[in-house]
Amino acid sequence: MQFLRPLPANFSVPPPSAMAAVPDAYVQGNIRLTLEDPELWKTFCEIGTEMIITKPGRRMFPHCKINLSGLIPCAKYILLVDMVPEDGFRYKWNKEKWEVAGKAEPQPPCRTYLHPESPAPGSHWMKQSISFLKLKLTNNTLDQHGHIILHSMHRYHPRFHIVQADDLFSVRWSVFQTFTFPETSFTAVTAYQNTKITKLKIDHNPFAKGFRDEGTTKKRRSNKNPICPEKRSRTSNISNRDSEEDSPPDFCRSSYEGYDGDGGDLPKRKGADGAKEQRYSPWTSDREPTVRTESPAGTDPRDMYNAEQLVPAPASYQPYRFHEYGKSPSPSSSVSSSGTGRGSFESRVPDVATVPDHDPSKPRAHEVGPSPGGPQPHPAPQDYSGVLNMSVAQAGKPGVISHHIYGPYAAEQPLGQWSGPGPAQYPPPPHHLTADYATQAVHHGYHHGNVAEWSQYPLFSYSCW
DNA sequence: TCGCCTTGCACTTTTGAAGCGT
DNA sequence: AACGCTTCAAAAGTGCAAGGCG
Repeated sequence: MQFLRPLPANFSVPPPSAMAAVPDAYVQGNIRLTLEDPELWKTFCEIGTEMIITKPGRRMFPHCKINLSGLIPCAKYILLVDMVPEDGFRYKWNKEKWEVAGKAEPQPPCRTYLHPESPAPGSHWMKQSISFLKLKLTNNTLDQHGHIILHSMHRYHPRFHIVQADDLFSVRWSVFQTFTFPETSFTAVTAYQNTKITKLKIDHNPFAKGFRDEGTTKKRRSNKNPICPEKRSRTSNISNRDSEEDSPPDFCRSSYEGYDGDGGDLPKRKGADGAKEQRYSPWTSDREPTVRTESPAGTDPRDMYNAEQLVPAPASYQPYRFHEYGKSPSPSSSVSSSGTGRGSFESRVPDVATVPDHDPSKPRAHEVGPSPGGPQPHPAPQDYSGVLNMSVAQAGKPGVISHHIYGPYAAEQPLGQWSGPGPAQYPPPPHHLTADYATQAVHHGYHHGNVAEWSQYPLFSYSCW
């Protein structure tokens, strides 16, 4: 994996060596995370990955499987995955392509999937690939099983968090790094829209073998319950869609047409990243035009470095969180001058299981936002009830800088947007993340409430095991 | 009417208990 | 009794199709 989400041009990802050089025992700048089966992911991505979400929960396919290296063998780590909205829009499948169908709905309760083997020594994580096979997605906002809740017809991408911590409770004080892979972005749906995706799923998912052409299922089905012409209308539509899709190799590109009216921003960006566009789906290519970078190691393009992850919420995001937290006791009422908002949400760390999504509209504003120049439309306030902001920043180290950018909730946001005025619904915080953010990070532990304080909140209450 | 969602179906793979032999 | 292998049934995971709902 090579991609670091929205990495501002003025920020460069320090090479592993540089990170490792940071004189801090907690720094783990050498961690490398690689996505397994990237080709399969890319195949899906190029078409426009769709993931079914159901009330009882549906697994992902392809499922997230990664390889880790660079961990301290004897140190324990916790692996987490959450889903981040790609943008602040809702989509619809229209005439063989995805189009913006309005603003995104308020985010459902954010949840994080904790890898069942967590915590485990670095040696354990590195000796074999790590699968998140059992991670399930649901559209049931009242889900009681800990599945990750998503909205249908919205786009998301998984984020992998690696936290060095001996146990779940120490996560809060740990450094954690976040990784994302552009090719893993997907559109959550309750039924497949793009038949190409359906075919791919059937061809690659063993559980769907029964639907493969060479199988007998179809015949059986047709014999058992022949579909009358009228009833086949839907099927026909699907088929038509498929046939139509086949023609444009630049499917992804065409799928952006929906944006033209809103903010023809995409085309511009595309122009700037033509090469990427060709390789990735519209979603991916447009979303991460410039951030996609080769692994510093330069050996495997799939490798992504991640940056020392400090997990601060984006400046614009903090106020919102702050507001949310204000409703409940906040252990960390004392806040540093530069970390008012941050301190507030850090107090919620105990909700580590529930991870707030980054502010959808901010990060990608320049990418697909209808109003590139001004505040991006925002979905209604979201339930960012939890955060993974338990990392400790490394003052003065390269990672600290990227830290702004890679914060779990700022991941998608270009630095430039951070300093801009926040969306109306998310007024700018008293203090935007600034150069002294590192200081905030350093104060991270300082602001944490004690365990007793935050333990009032369920730890990983929503995680899947 | 349309788009999206839910549900039941038939199918497959996975999982774990039971049975058997060594 | 312990261990390993095989078998089988239940559970879980798929996409399809029909119908419901707003």
